[in-house]
Amino acid sequence: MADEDAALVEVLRAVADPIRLRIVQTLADGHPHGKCGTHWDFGVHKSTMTHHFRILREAGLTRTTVTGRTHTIELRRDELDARFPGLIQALVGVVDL
Amino acid sequence: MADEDAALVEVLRAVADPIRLRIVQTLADGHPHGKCGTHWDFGVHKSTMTHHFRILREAGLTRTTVTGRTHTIELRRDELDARFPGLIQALVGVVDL
DNA sequence: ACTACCGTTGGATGTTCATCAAACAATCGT
DNA sequence: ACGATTGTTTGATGAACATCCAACGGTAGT
Repeated sequence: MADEDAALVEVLRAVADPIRLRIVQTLADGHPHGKCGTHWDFGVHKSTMTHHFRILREAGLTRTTVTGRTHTIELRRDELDARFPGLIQALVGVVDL
Repeated sequence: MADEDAALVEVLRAVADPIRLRIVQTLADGHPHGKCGTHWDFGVHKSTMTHHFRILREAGLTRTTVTGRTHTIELRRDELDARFPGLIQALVGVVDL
């Protein structure tokens, strides 16, 4: 359980940033999204976005697939829900329809 | 909703630390706890604990009441559950009975 | 009143982090 | 093959952070 906590801390640290939180919230729709600059317009430099994507990937939050010159990012929803039940849901906010 | 997100980021940053996460998890039992050094034995200095308690309080996670020379800390469970439904529950871990 | 206890404050330090800038790498269209 | 597009890498920089230490301020006990 201490292991789980360490992993949880890493996930929380990854998500404890305005930009990265928004990325996760957007990715929570279940669909894969591109890393294209037009798509994620936060007024920060390209390399900064690369940095954020790296943090998210290394924390186990996302999976990146490369096709040609476009990289596609995707939330590992299943693994996350299994490991940290309710976390993503709580991060996305109340979507209750 | 952007305001909510900023507050959420602050809460997440507060909780994205091994020591502070453990504090919140312990406090999640609903009972108030003292700040006494014997109670929270993480091998760090007194003032470091003061620092962590301050972060938690300023993020709106805890409430501190002073009685005499002992300070008592308590999780603001109601406010947190109202504002960020499911978050604390997700942080504490799977309690599923 | 003096001492022990509980906790905070302020300063100092080393580390981590978010950001930018410039250079590089790979791929697509023509 | 050439230029444009998409991302990454590396280095630099300033801010934030976790930690310790010493000193301080109340409070309780005797």
